[in-house]
Amino acid sequence: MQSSEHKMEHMHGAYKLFFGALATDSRLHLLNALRHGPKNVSELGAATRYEQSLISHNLKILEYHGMVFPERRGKFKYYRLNDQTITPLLRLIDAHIKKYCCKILEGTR
Amino acid sequence: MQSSEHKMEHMHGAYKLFFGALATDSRLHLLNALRHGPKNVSELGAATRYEQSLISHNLKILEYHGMVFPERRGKFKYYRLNDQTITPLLRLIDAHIKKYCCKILEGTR
DNA sequence: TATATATATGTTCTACTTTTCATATGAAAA
DNA sequence: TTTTCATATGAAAAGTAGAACATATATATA
Repeated sequence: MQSSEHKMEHMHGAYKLFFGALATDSRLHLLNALRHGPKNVSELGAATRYEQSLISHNLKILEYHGMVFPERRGKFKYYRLNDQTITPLLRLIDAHIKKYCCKILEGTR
Repeated sequence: MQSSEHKMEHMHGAYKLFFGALATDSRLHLLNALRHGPKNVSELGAATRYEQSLISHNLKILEYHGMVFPERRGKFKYYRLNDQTITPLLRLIDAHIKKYCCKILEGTR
């Protein structure tokens, strides 16, 4: 279908940004730390051992891409995972990696 | 479950590489050019207007991640998309982008 | 086997992204 | 309202990956 091609074409930028948002250790660790429920920035710091400002910078990027949602509670700010899309996405990629990326897995173990 | 957490942990490296492989314009364009069937390197060059060595370098990365599969035919080498995983993956992300990344889409239009 | 065509590889240069550090803002408690 | 704790922002430094160019290999054909 032609229209879907045009769509694909002008969506490249968005794809690139989307994948770029997931292509760093720090942001993947942050996402992982959120898998069992929302956490505020300090809790994320305790969980990941990352510096505070690094966490803020990277949460901002994740938020911009709709991968996490913030909610202020008093002086804390809680972030929760977008379970609707991120969780199934990671599941799909799990399957891909297991099937097609054996070498990579060995390298990272 | 604990075991899945450990798995997630030592798979971070693979995730990072996986997403990194999709986080550039050139590789996304190459994947897109392959959506309607296999193409050899020259044909990819004609379709994308990228320089030959750039295409080879990037195909190598895509191949390493199991996103495309090569097949030699005479002096040509054809690459085909891994439809099993890449296509549904892109579809999932389409949905995410449309729903959560309106601002990004506007920026890239 | 010499030549032409197709693809791959190695290396350097450049641009971009992440991290870090310093500082600012925001919210609550004393 | 001053102090303290939580988070955000800005800018400079450090690290990394992509692009470009030159060259090498592979396959075919004359």
